[in-house]
Amino acid sequence: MRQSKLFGRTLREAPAEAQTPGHRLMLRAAIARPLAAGLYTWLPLGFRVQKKVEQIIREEQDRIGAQEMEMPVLTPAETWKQTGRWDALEPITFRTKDHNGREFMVSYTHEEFVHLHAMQEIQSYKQLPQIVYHFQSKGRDEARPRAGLLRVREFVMKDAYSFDADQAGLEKSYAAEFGAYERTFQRMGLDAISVESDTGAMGGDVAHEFQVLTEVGEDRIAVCSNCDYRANLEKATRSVRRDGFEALDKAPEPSEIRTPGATSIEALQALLKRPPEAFLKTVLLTDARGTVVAVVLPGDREVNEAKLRKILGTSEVKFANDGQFAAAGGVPGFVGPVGLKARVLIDSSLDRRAFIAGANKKDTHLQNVVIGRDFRGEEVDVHDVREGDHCPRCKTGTLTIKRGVEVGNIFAYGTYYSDKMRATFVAEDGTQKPFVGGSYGIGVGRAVQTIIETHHDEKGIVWPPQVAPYHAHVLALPVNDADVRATAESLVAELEKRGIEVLYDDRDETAGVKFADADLIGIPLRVTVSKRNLKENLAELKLRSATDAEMVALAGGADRIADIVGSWPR
RNA sequence: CGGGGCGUGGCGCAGCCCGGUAGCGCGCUUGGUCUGGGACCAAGAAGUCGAGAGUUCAAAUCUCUCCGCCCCGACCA
Repeated sequence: MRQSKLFGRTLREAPAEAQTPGHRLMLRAAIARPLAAGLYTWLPLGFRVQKKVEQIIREEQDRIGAQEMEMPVLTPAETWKQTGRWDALEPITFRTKDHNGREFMVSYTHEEFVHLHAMQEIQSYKQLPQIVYHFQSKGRDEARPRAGLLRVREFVMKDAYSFDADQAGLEKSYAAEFGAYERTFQRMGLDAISVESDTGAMGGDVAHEFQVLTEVGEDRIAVCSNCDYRANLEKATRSVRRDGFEALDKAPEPSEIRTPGATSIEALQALLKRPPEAFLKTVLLTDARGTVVAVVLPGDREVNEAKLRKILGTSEVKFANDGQFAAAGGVPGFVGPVGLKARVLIDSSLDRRAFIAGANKKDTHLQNVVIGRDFRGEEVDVHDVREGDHCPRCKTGTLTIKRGVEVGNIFAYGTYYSDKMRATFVAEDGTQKPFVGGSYGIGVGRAVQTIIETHHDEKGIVWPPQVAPYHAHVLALPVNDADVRATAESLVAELEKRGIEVLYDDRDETAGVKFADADLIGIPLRVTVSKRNLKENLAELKLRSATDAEMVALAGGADRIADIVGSWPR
């Protein structure tokens, strides 16, 4: 490819809106361009990367026996209504109607439709297991697209769907996808770790996210210093040292203490000279329907909203308003679980010992409040894990919180969809049984930008060879020297004959511009054919990832380049 | 959705407070000198100042409304 003809030019300065290093480089190197908030066009260079990433994903899916197919972007409303997701997804999806008024959704994902096809194509357990997948655009009307390709409103996702006859089969399919994901990300140069994740509104039990740890990520991941425990903060737990049991019997009955104006844990600490763990924090919240729930936590902990939403089975959690406070018998700033008229959730990390809690009475708290004796509630894990907490798995390590980009996820949902859609097959015993399924997604564009975020230096992108837009970048210096041009062009032709992908910088630019652009675009091998080197019949080879260059004889140049390119992982 | 910021040639920005008819750098075009790390000289082209309405003799500048984009948070299988 002649660079003088390349559609897409490099930018010396990045547009002001680009914030993350990957976003800036993606724009500067002419990988992609914005069309509107969260909508991007792949330019030719970026599109080549996208196709290579897709191909790696494809090969690893094929390796585990998954079959590629393709389902439409536009999907009919009726099927979504069968599973209740037409309404549930309303706030974050794009919708349209045809000329007859029939409703469609720009598909958010394709579980419903793959089930529809599975019930048509699979009648017998003998046809199971199956995994199918496709690469398809998804529409998500995100409230806040951000950081270039990391969060967008339309993107190509590889989504795979497994169908098994039973739970044991699902576990095998899940494990196969897990392995495929590990190989897939490794091959494209992403150091993705698997973390336990929340299954969210989808139901189901087991889910893993594949996270690439980087500061630009928007997810927060708890990572153990000692073992392999890694979990999204939406799900992470901790090991709690219980040391207050003996105090239980000795605690006297609760009694009131005057705490004028002490409406926060901090104020109480200051007033009573006690550590934050001495207090119970009680928060009044409501679910989407407005039902009030009281969450009781250690004084130094916060509610984890994701955990709470899952416990309540609701799509949103809000703070209770004044009327709801009054109805529950709570006084803002002095809320406590004793005598409260609301559903009470007790965080599972709380010790069985005497606490100080709000008295539901202005300027008053209760001391010697004991869980189980003075109030009751459901014991659940609803608190936020934080840096320094003890690992729930090995108990000895401590947790650190890191940021991550979720490049893929795998999710065993079981019969969640097949039950609702009556998607069944005939089992060995002759009865109709629902498919047991899982879904497995990878965001292609997000993966591409994450590769840039994690593979660059101050000069530009440093593509892993497997996904680089071209293998070699041939620079002619200067291009208007007839000998240089003829030599460079015959080298390019010879390389292309060997199947090497070459970007040929034939632009009439100075050396500085060409080198700077080569560094910016980040093609793994740079080949310089110059007037200077030509005198000695040499060409210069330099790996983008290396600091030193190598001089080779022009005569054997193509062989040497082919060796280098051939030595790269595929 | 809450909070904040920004919209001026393709990109980065100044001008706005204090109204007088738009400027700088990069890029682009033509000619020339150059050619191993973002060259130099000369001559050019290119802007409904996000949109609409209002105030005024006069609006990029003041007022109002709307739109778009970015950041933080919320939200996001």
